[in-house]
Amino acid sequence: MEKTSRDPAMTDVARLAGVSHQTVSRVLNNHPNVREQTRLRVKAAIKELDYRPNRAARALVTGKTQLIGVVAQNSTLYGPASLLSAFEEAAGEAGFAVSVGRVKVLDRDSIAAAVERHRDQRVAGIVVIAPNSSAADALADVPAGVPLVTVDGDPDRPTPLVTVDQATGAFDATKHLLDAGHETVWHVSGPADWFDAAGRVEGWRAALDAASAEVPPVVAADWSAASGYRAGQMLARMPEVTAVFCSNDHLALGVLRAMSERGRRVPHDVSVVGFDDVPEAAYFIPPLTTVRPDFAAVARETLGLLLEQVSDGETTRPQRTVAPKLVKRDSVAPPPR
Amino acid sequence: MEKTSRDPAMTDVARLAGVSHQTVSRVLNNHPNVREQTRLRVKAAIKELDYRPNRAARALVTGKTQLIGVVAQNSTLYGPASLLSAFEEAAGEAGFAVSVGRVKVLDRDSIAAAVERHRDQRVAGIVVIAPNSSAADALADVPAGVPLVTVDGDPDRPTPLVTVDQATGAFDATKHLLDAGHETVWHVSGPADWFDAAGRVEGWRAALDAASAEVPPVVAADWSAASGYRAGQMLARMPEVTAVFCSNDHLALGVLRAMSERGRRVPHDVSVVGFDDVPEAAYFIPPLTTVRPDFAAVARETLGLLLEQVSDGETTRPQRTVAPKLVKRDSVAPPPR
DNA sequence: CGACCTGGTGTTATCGCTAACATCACCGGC
DNA sequence: GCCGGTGATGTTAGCGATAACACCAGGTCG
Repeated sequence: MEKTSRDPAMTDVARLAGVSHQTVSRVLNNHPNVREQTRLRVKAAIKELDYRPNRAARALVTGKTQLIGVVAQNSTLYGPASLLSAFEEAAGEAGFAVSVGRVKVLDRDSIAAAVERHRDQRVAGIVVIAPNSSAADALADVPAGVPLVTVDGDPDRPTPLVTVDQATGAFDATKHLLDAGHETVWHVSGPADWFDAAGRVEGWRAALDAASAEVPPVVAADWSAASGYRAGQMLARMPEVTAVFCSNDHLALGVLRAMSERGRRVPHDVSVVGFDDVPEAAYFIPPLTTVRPDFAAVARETLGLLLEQVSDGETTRPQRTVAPKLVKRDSVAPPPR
Repeated sequence: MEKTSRDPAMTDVARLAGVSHQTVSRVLNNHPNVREQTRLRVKAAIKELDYRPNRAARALVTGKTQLIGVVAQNSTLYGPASLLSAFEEAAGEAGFAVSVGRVKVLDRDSIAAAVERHRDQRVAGIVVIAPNSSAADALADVPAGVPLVTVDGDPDRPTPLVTVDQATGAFDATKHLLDAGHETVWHVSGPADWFDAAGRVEGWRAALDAASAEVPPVVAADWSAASGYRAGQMLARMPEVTAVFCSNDHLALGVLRAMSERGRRVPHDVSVVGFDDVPEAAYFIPPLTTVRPDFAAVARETLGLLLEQVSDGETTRPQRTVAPKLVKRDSVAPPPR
């Protein structure tokens, strides 16, 4: 009778292949000094036993894991969710597991706690999706020595960082509205402490300046359709408003509804542009012209930057940006005359 | 000179506290037979050194990890994304790390591969978000012995399963429309091979049957606003359609746009109900009446079921459902007369 | 009052791997 | 023809925890 068979270990493979366990280890780690014939015999034994190396044992002796920790907010905002999903996929393809530490709010304590949990697990590196300034502040507490990359974080901080090029996207969106003939473009902004929002404000303003257009006051909102609606109610009442650039698609949705309620037709009376290109943006009323960030590219850059740090300890070019793309649909037209 | 100081280990704590490493281990694991005074001394030493136990070492000797693997599709559909986020939070609170294995498509091979990757990591248990039948089939390949819970999976399979009670939610939504005075209710359904969609069809039909209302043909769509729009274009042309229950909010959004384009006003001419309660549903035109699932509850039940299996090997009540709730807004009114 | 339990602690073995060193056969060069 | 290098492999020693058992003091009980 067998005992309740435990998983095969390296020694089992070694016995079956007639070699020492060390040779098995060498085959597994692709060391050069193994005879081809031996290598094949070991591989056959591995297959026969369905052997899988014990990561805990390996981690114990090497002091390294194949785990990447991600700290993200517990939200279903489209941008962060897409980014996370793309990152998990990229990391998986590179042979890393991803452990996600969700955080309810992006304040200093929560982030610090999440980072600590990851350090407990001895992750190889940490990615923080830190889109606002409180999150960025929390990173000051992270001890050096842990490879760390920030996504959507503070561009003015020297830590390794990957972001979408918000300013360029916003510039293009605003310029597109100006090119259609609008005198100026109003802006409904995301929360002021989010870097994404700040970058978009900056790009919007740059486009207006470049065209010597008047710069109207920023209409502040959070990211929600609700706040977009409130902003829209105000803008709809002002006849001089003919073009609105919204910091994300959900805000744009709220603006569209407010315009519709007041009888101002989009795009005939008012043009609207969003940001993010959520999947349903093409089915808003009317289909929304918006700016699409390339989340997969952000994920790839992030992983690359992190692995560079893991292996080299240093990194060559610590900040990278990814250009977004304007997607033209039906919510932009020339102003009424 | 110190060497590049490695992390403190249990023996370092033991030395500082003047006990053996085994006593430190006992304190860490809350064994009863430790004198209070000793316990305090050890805790002080732990704190002083900022000691953190090495999970790899523990995993090696116990054969267990504190990791839960999740297999999920690489999509940003609101339901699955919310669920995943809620689960990560619940697991984190229970002291488990969550490793997410994203899969591009929910076919047999991809799911099997993701499950294998998790088994390589020696996860304590696996959660599969398996909302359609191809995913459910793939689970047949998973070797027994790995604690496994399915979410949104096949209700007819005897594996441990947690789902939202789709049928009840759909029943309530449909009944709400009938109670408003509509003769019957049309249904725009999600993909037929998704259990969520199937359950909603079932509940819709049950409500019609209970009211002896005529059962119109199901309008099949996928989950996208695009397909809802196409379905809506058809329905908008049929004057006898006065009430539509959509299998999710994005479908409803598409239907709203199609109705609007044809000049059929919601809710005056046509009433519409969705499912999911996405955050922006309250800002559709008009604000959408919909059904809200409790994702946090699903996450808690899932974790509970999984941990039950991990500790007992068996589980008492292998299937659990969570009741959703109807959220009334402005997209439902009595039919025009 | 000695046998026996029991609570508190230490000692030793072990988990499955990799690093470092040891070994051995074989090679070429002076 | 011996010496040192080199390629292929084996042996040994940990990594940092838990498990199992040993041990010892003190109290209980017949």
